[in-house]
Amino acid sequence: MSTIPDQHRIRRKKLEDLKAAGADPFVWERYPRTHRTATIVDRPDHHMDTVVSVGGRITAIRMMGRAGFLDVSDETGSIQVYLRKDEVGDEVYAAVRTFDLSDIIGVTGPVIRTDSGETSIRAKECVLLAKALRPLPLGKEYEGKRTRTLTDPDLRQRLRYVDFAVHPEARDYLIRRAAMVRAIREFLDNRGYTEVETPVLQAIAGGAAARPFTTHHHALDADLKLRISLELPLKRLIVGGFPKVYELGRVFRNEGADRRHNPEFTLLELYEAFSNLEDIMDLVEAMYVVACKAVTGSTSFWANIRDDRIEIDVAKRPWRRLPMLDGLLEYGSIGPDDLRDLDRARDTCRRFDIDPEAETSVGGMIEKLHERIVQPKLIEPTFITDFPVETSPLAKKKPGNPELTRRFEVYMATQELGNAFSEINDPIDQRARFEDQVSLRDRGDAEAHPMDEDFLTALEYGMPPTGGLGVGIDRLAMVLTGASDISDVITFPAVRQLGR
RNA sequence: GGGUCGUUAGCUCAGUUGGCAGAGCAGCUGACUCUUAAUCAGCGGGUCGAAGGUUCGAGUCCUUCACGACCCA
Repeated sequence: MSTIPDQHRIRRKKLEDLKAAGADPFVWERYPRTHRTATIVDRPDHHMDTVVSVGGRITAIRMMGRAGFLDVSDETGSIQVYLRKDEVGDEVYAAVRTFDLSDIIGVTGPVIRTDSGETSIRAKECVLLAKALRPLPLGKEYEGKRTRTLTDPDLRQRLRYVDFAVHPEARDYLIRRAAMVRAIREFLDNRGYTEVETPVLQAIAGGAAARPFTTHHHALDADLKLRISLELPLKRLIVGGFPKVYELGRVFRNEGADRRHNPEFTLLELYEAFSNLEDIMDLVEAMYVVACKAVTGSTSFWANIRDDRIEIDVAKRPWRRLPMLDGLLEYGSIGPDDLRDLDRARDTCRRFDIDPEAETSVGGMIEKLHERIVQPKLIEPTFITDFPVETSPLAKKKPGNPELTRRFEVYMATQELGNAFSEINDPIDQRARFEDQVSLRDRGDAEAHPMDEDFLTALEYGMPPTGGLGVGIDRLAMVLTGASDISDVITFPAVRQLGR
């Protein structure tokens, strides 16, 4: 045990002294703010001599014998406060001298310009609204930029509130994400879509290739899974007569976290009856323009591609449409002969440094080859079409070629940003696809789709031809904001628990 | 899963060949009525990620583990 009080203990002592002196900061319930700091600083002449009230954190202290300066930061920026002992009185001045960096204060007084020209508030009142017992790693402001703040990426995720508190730009990612989600909702609502909510806890987690989390329902004594997609409940609603539905919800996939993945993430899925794949393409092109405008204010965004920054305009329509096998030919010189059977496909995989043993079908290998060879080239918005049937158990087969499906994925800035099908509405075909998946599952593929009898029953009642789309909202927000890490656009990204 | 690197004060980081644990900022005390990376004088602050080993002696070398970053699968 340290015999010397650390910063935390000193601040706690200051708080105790304040409470003992009858000046407990935590009794404050409100401090009406008349202005935000940026409003004043951006138009100083307009506010000169106006009495204003602001509130925020102390981010710098420059106190002298009988006068001093504080920088107060709110959600818009910061402003300097000028404080004179002869104006606020001995008591207040002495109290302010005990204020620490990160304390939350309220200041009221006229706007002035100091001798050195800085717009400031000449404090008539300066009160402590909340004591910070721990100092924020504010670093130092130098030439308008903060230096030496919290930079450890692990700590930034574990102490996300500190990250937000000291990095306004970290807050900005979430603000722009919220604007994007709002724009997408508005876009779909205006098109006559109904937003719905479907169960998170499910007996069978389907609609995607992923391992689910399992949990237990005590009252029913039943093991349940957390959903991995929104697909099957939404298509049941199409059967039920909803013409256009969407859900924006959290899904859970039991896998690791890295720069592009978080085990729980927000998925948008939408389904439109009497529509096909091409209709969904049109919708995607229009929706992403709206999403981009919400994030960047224009129809283009800056993408970080390896070491380059490339401006991508999503309004240049129509986007490129490239069948998956054409892509392999164009970017990898892989022709039909290279994929004729399992053995040839395995050889081709090895040629591109892909382990073929991880895949059980030619179609699976085709997708892996696509991810390795073609995906890194897809910078401008592109629809990759004609996915292999083996990896697309919910998509209609392509007329005239039962090896391929009526499916596309959207790519831009080398990221996959959407997945769509003309949905299977033939219950016989759907049962056969599920059976193929179950046999893969029996051979050890933990991500293969499970049988869902209730869903098949629903299809047997008749589902209109339907186009459907799924979009990873976090990934889309990441690409449009130019974030380099998906955790930048996730409020509280998953972190490993410390200790045992 | 594999490889490389990292973990030292509240924060950002040094630490030589194995030989007294360091700096800047932050903090504490004092001075200072227009400062702004305030300044000046003084002071305190360490389970060097954890455990084990080698050694007269380990922040430094070895082993294992934890957590993370980057690259690869």
